[in-house]
Parts: sequence; C-alpha cells; structure tokens
Amino acid sequence: MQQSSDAADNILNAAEQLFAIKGYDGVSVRLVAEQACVSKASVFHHFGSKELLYEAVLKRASAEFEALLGRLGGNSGNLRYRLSTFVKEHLACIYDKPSLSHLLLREVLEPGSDVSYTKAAGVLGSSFAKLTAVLRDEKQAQTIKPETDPALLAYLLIAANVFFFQSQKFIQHMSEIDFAGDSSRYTEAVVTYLLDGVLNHSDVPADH
Amino acid sequence: MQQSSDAADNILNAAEQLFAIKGYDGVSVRLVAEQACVSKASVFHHFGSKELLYEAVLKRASAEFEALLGRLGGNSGNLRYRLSTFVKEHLACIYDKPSLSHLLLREVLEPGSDVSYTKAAGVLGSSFAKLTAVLRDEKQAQTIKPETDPALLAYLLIAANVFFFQSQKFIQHMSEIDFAGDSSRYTEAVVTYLLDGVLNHSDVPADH
DNA sequence: GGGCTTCTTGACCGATCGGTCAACTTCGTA
DNA sequence: TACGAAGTTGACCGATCGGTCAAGAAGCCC
Repeated sequence: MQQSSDAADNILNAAEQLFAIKGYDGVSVRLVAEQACVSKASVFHHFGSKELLYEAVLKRASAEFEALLGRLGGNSGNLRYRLSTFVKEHLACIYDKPSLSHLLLREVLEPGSDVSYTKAAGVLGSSFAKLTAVLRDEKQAQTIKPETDPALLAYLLIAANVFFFQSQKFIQHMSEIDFAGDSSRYTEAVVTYLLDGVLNHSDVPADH
Repeated sequence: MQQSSDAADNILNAAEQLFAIKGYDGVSVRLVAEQACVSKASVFHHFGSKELLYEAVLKRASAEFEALLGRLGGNSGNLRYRLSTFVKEHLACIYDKPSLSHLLLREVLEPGSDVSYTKAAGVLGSSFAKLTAVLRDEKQAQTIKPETDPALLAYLLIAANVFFFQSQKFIQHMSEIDFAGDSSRYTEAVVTYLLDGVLNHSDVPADH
C-alpha cells in the first residue's frame, strides 16, 4: 500500500489550501490533519514540525509555479503581440493555481517576512526578469522609445496582473468597475494604454 | 490622571503596529499589552475582546487614512499635472502611514477576509472613485481618447502605487530595478508611459 | 471623609496550541 | 514466515491562547 506517500501528499495539499487562505498563523496543525484525514501525529511524523511543513509547502509551490511560468516569454512577433501574449499567459498562470499564487505572494509581499533569499522571491523575480529581457530586446530594436526603462515597464505590467488577482474579490463589489470578470479585456486595455498612451491627439489642439 | 485615555491610546498604538506587521492571528493580546506597558486585563477592560480591539484599530486607521486621502483630487491644471500630482500625493499618503496602509491593504486584499462591507474597502474605494471622477472629466473634455475606460485607467494608477508600496522590500533586492528608492521617478514614469505610450513613432516606420 | 465610578492588576480558567511517545499495524525483504 | 523499518494513532505534555474575576488604587462629587 502506497498510502505513505498518499498521506504526505494529502497533508501537503490540505496545508497548501489552508495556508493560502488563512496564512501561517491562522492555521493549526490539528486543522491540517483534519482536512487531510490523518492524525495530527502523522503530520509530525512526515514533516517534523509546523515550520518544516510550511517550508515543504512553499518549496513544492515554488517548483510547481516556476514550471508554470517557465513557458513564458518564448513568443515572437511584433511588440504588441509579444507583450499582450506574455501578460495574458502570465495572468493565466496566476489564476490557474490561485492557492499557490496567494501563498507565494504573501511570502513576498507581507511586511513580516524575510524576503531576502526566499524561494518565492525567485519565482516572482524570474517572470519579471523574462519580461524585462523581452522589453530590452524591443528597446534595442527601437520599437519602444529610448527614454523608456524596460525594467520599470515590466514591473508595471507584472504589478497590473498581480494587483488584479489580489483585488479580485474587492473589485467585484465596486459599481464603477465592470472589467472585474473579464481579465482578457483588462490585460488588453493595459497593454494598449501603455503602448499607445491615452492622450488624445486627434482634434483637441492644445492642453499642455 | 488621564492615564485612562492614555492607556487606551497606548494599546491602540501598540496593536496597530503589531497587527500591521504580523496580522491578526500572529499577534497575542499578551504581546499587545506588553508593548503598551499595561496588563493584559487592562486591554480587555478597554476593548472587551481581541476582535473588538482589532475592529477599533481598523476603525481608527480607516478614519485617519480617509482624512489623509481627503485632500486628494482638488487640483486643477492640465491632465498631465493633475494626474501626476494625484498619483504622487496618493503614494505620499500611503508612505506617510505605513502601518495603516499595511493594515488596510491586508484587510482588503487578503483572501481570508470579508471585503463586502468593510470600512477598509471604503477607504481604498474612495480614492479610486476620486481618481475615476478626475479621469471622467478629462474624457469629457476629450483630452484622453474616447475609447479609454476611466475606471480602468484609475484602477491601473492606484495599482501601480499600491504594488510599489507592497513590494518595496522585495524590489530592493532586485538588481534589475534601480527605481526602488526613487518613488518620484517611478510615479513620473508611470504617468508618462500611460499618457504618451511607450511605442516609438520617430524613425522606425513599421512594426504593426 | 464617605461613597461612587473608573482603572489597573495578578491570579486564575478552560481550551487550544505545537510537539512527544509508546503501542500497534503494515510493509518490503531475506 | 520471521523480522526490522516505516506508517499510523490516541493519549499525553507543558506552554500559551483568549478571557474572567475579585480586590485594591485613584479620581471625582457631595
């Protein structure tokens, strides 16, 4: 019977979901064991301590998420296509594994965590580095303005995606916002605004 | 002796800092009392329970932050000036009270919270609504393109600020990013990119 | 000074926390 | 089939959790 690895997997899965929603301090080992249908002692047998369990969850989440993000950035075509594809796929990765996303984002963004050499920071950093590389290419090809900072632009695009994911529940309660459920329209607008700008050059002669 | 209100204030201040860093579950009443230099029983005397203490902290934080944000949006001038002023002042508000910001952002963005009728959601929503109103004005004045969604653009600007604040510790460890310590340069770039676009129209004839 | 309210506190409560342990079952293997 | 390793579990541990309570201290009004 391979229930050994099954049990460990069940524990990891339960812990992942619970930690993602309630955070490290909001989850008790008893609750994890309950949700994984094992005894509390079994959790300690497999993972040693609550902290080691959390680290194991983070490690698996980082690996899984990095594999998801690994496919990003390989597209060619013009800038508009590359950018819009990257941003859409990036957002799709985030929404594909919301538990992992919440877990890793909390680890990176929460004020009480050591962000310096965390695995989670590497995951967020790698997708950012890839997008930066794409934009540096485009800058060298002079398709974007020479005064543009590729890293800043990449950061802004990642920020747009991450914040959209983070604030999902919030914006569904805002009457002014009607793009909450339409991530495709959102990413298209973000890319369009950033590429073309929102200033009107058509018939209004002077504003500045 | 007015140590009564002093004690309550000390408790609120200590709780605010601790909750901001460690979150609700990561803070014990004993720790709050310790940091406020009062007994644990005194905390319960003034606030009744840990949850009520947390609500009191949130209530005061919301009021304080709303007062800060209340001054936003009153500027006139051309679009570029209005926008860049709004964004800079908005970011300045966030950085002026980092504890409040962390507290309210966690309340709004964390997956385990009821965002529906929270005071904190109203605070974030009000600044967003103000910026949306500004942009609707500009759209009506035809200074921004008619196909632009004012709410989406406002949301993007708020997102840029909030994410910059949230990821502050993270981006200081990234070698590609050199705008981490220069929020003014960051906000200027964000506004410029969004107003003018980053596509190069000067000498490269065709990309799209 | 005598009452009255408000603060403040140490001692205490049951519940739950993370973690341990010994006993028992299950398993691969020789 | 015998045996050691690995897995599983309920019972248990000390510490800490949120919360209560009675008693004393301090302020206020008469």
